[in-house]
Amino acid sequence: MGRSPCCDESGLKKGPWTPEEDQKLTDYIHSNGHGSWRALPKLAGLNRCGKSCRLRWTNYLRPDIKRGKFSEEEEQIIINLHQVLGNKWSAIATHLPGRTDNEIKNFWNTHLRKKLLQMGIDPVTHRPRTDHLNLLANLPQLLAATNFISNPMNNNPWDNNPLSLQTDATQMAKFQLLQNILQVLGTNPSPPAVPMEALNLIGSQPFPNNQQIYEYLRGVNSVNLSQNIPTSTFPNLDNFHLPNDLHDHIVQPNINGNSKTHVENIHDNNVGNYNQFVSGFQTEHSLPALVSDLPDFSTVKKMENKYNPSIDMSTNPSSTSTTFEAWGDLMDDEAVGDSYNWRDIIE
DNA sequence: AAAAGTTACAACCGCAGCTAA
DNA sequence: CTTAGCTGCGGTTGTAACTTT
Repeated sequence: MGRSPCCDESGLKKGPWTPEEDQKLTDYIHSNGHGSWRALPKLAGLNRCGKSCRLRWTNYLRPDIKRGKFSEEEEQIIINLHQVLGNKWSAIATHLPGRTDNEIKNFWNTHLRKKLLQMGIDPVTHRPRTDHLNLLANLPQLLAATNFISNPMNNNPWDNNPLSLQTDATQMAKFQLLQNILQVLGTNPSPPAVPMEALNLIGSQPFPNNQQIYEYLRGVNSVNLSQNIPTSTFPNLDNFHLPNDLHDHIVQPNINGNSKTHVENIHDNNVGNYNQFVSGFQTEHSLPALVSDLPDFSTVKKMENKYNPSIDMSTNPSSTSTTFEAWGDLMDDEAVGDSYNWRDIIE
């Protein structure tokens, strides 16, 4: 309580600071320290309120302020910290020596926020955006987003850091997208019209590569993937190569629910592309129902919540009712692909 | 060249929390 | 306990600089 009246006082100058004012303020603080900000203007010979002086000093004149463009590392740190801390600009600023909260806030609002939007990432939730109805029209953005986040250059620099959860979650999202499309194709008597381009695009993307996905694969066990996936629907499956590490590390669930065993020599079994992978997988394994949220996001959420209790676990932004609803809301029209317009292709 | 639109960022506003009288 | 003073913080605004038409 007790809001400062200083800025309401009349007769005090407002607006941009002149070099002379800057010099007065700097000289005074160098000689005396700032002491009481309220008393400072009079002592320093400035016709400003103390608040204005404090802001000018902390955001601009302070000698330890780093000026100039933010580095890529700084960008990534801000993104990672924002995911955990939200708009706690001062808290974020403590991790970026020489940067002020105001500077970081401005940088976020003018650069990073837009950048994430264009990548198909919600800058508030740091998840793939879910505010759009056209799933397939947004595949490029989703995949761009997941690849962006999966890129080691864009990962946070801290191992074992909660901030890396974003990467896992998004890779899960990517996998789930693919899986749900396959499921729709496989379980519907009349598969929906999925544009060839969409499947080509999926097939051209690197398969997600993450331990959490492997864990997910171990855990799925509800609806059997239909045996009659029309493989002719996948014109570009040859491009859908599994990465070597997936071959090497994937763990298949034991159909009896007992101990799990590593699949040895998947390469030798010719499960080298997604077509073969699915063929082998569908005989013994199952997929979750067409739904709703991304199963392992809840795990991620819990882990996030561990570090940020303010996150409301009761609301799940992903909980829409169908695959295409859930995944269809990925982006709005602000997000435009870098090199082509996917809508045009689809249409 | 000029007008219109956009971007970037410094600065302001007002609320919240802490402290001291 | 209440209240005023002060500071910190996040949201918002104003405007200079830049770009596009």
